[in-house]
Amino acid sequence: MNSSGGSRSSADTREAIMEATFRALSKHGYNDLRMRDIGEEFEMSRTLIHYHYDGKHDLISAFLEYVIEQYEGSVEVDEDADPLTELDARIDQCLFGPEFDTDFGHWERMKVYHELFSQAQHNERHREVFNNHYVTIRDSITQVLERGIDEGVFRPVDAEETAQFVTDIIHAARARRISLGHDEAPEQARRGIHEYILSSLLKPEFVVSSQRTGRNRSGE
Amino acid sequence: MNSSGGSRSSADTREAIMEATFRALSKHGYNDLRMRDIGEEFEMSRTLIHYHYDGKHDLISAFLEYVIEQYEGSVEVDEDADPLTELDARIDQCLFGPEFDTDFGHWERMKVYHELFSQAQHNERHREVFNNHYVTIRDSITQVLERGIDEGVFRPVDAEETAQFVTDIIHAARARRISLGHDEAPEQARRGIHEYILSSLLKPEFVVSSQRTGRNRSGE
DNA sequence: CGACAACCTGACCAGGCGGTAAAACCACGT
DNA sequence: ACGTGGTTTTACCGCCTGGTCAGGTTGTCG
Repeated sequence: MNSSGGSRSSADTREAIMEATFRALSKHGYNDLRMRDIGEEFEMSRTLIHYHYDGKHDLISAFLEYVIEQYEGSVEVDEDADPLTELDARIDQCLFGPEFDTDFGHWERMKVYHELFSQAQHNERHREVFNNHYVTIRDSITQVLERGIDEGVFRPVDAEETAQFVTDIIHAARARRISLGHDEAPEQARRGIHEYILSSLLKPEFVVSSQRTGRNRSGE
Repeated sequence: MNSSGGSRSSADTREAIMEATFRALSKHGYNDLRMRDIGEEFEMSRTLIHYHYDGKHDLISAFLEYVIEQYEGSVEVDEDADPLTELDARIDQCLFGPEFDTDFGHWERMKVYHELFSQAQHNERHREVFNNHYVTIRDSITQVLERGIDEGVFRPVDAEETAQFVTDIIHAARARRISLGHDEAPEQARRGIHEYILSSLLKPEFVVSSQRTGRNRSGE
């Protein structure tokens, strides 16, 4: 058996193919990605790919899930911190990646991610996968916001809508950095979020009480 | 002669090719765009394209400029309005297109635009064109902001940085609508911009004294 | 050992791709 | 009428692509 042993197994090979696909995709881009390119990045024979995956389409679909799995697995945040700190950490992680100085591979991953993302409009299955991922990211921010609101640290905004707003900004900054080469985009986005959103959330003199005392509870 | 007359000329044909390219690109997407697809959308023979353009690459480059020219030509804003109104109008135009109810072709154009945009990372020339366009859009917003600041309507923020922030948000909303099919994204972005940015700009009591929004209390 | 299944390879292919060659068309000036 | 130069079409091609297939290698169990 090779379920956990070290011998060359199907699972190992499939993982190697995924990494080869990543390298090829990173080099050539989605449009110019040939099966042969993946084969060249792959230590074994090109046709072996066809043994493990049913054609190019199946391979790309599997790769998409592989990439997103990696992305979500890399998120590490101290959830015991106060809401503002956690929110800040999540935003930074989205903008700059999990490691802060050594990992330049982060942007290679992002490059591939965004390339697949922009192709999602042409593939219903891919769109669904990205939608789920998008929701995951947004919800993680929504939850921090809600916690902050509950604890009275943030003013009572619509958490989900605000989280969506922040998520959009993060995506835009990444896209601009990748497509246009604006290396400063993530840093700019960070400043904007702080100046316009976080500062607004924290406004202490805005705290409840004043305008809408009767609105909340009475309902109908 | 046909320099300004109505007879079929080279310029007419080239324009027809551009429109055929648009249709083909809209149908098949950039990845699956074959010269033959353009030929099918084109009223004349497929190979005629090769007479007017030096290969696929040249054609796409010309098409990119064609699309951006159209985009910039479609911007219509009353520059005599007060800064807030003009800013609002510009944002709406970016988010919803020049016409507000009849034009569903707007999103077809945007779809193609964003597809080319995401491909810009692989082509230096294209990246440059998009960069210029990006700057054009951002500057138009920067100028309104500066005017508003001069007139005392807006608080004195860094106009360019804020304009960049707004531009990013617009792009993100469009990308999300197109790639993920979120039809509500532009409307959400609009609300977010109003709630967090415009309202902040208008704050009359913008207290300059404590620009720090106070990260807890440790600060610097 | 021998057999069976899983894994891997090199040689090969049919189809479709972008692109070209040369002939036909057409509106002119002479 | 006829040639001329820009335009358009028809017929065609070489190349490269994703994919297949028969056969080899490895590992495992009766």
